[in-house]
Amino acid sequence: MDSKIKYRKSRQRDTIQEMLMNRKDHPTADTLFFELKKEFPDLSLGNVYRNLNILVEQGVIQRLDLGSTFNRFDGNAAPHSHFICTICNSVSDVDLKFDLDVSIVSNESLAGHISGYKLDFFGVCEKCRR
Amino acid sequence: MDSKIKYRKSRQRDTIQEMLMNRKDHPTADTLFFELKKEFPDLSLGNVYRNLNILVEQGVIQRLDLGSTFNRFDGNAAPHSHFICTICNSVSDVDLKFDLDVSIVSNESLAGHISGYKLDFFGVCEKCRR
DNA sequence: CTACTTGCAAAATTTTTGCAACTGA
DNA sequence: TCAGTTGCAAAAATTTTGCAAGTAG
Repeated sequence: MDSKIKYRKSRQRDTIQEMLMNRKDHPTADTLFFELKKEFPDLSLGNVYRNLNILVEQGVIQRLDLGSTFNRFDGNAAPHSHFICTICNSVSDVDLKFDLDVSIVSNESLAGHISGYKLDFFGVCEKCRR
Repeated sequence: MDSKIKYRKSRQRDTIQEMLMNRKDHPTADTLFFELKKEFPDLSLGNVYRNLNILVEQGVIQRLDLGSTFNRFDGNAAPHSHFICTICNSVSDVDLKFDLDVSIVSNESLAGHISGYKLDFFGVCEKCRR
């Protein structure tokens, strides 16, 4: 976590990254832990967190904070929006037709200094609608 | 928290609500706790949480989840955007000139079923810019 | 070799809960 | 009186950390 650390390659961390990139749900640390446990029987949850934090720091994945009491992780580090189902809490990616125009903000003192935004959508997913 | 409970009036809860409505920073439970402690010397943090949850349930305040490890609370229950300073982590309200047009979402299967969105902005606040 | 990585267990942080005493309507 | 409220302490849930042994380069 110390930014001057030169990270080594680790099969565990590589697998976490790969797993995250290959699944499009946005799993929690715990979900990943149980999935990884199959391949690394004596894996510990603490190291899943440690590796996730390193991957976030390296900018290859991102941590999602979507209003739950726990974090989810996304193999796609590029900023993008999500759709959260208010019934089953599943999270899916959302593509925007256009980039948001930040000029919709009317606070003059802030408007010029906005460096980013986070836009997420809520509703009932297709599965829960049936 | 049981939705069939008929809440009584409580000076503690009223004060929390009032305090929240009168300040425009968006305090954490802990911050409120220390502030309230002046007026209620043997207040417990647990009850601050209990009362905040009741107020959220009643829809008079809202819980903010802005990416930190803790929640903040907002005396304004109406959905609105926030600006989070990436230096000092302060949170301020943001007014939008227009309501966001949800048709910017291109996922056809979701587009018609979006019931809400959450839009927050990031940058460096005026104080930290100096 | 030297630093990074891992497993394990303990700890830290934030929030919730059980219980008995108290209080408002 | 009765159901909601409070203080206190313990517990729950999620995430972080210390340490000693292991390992990549």
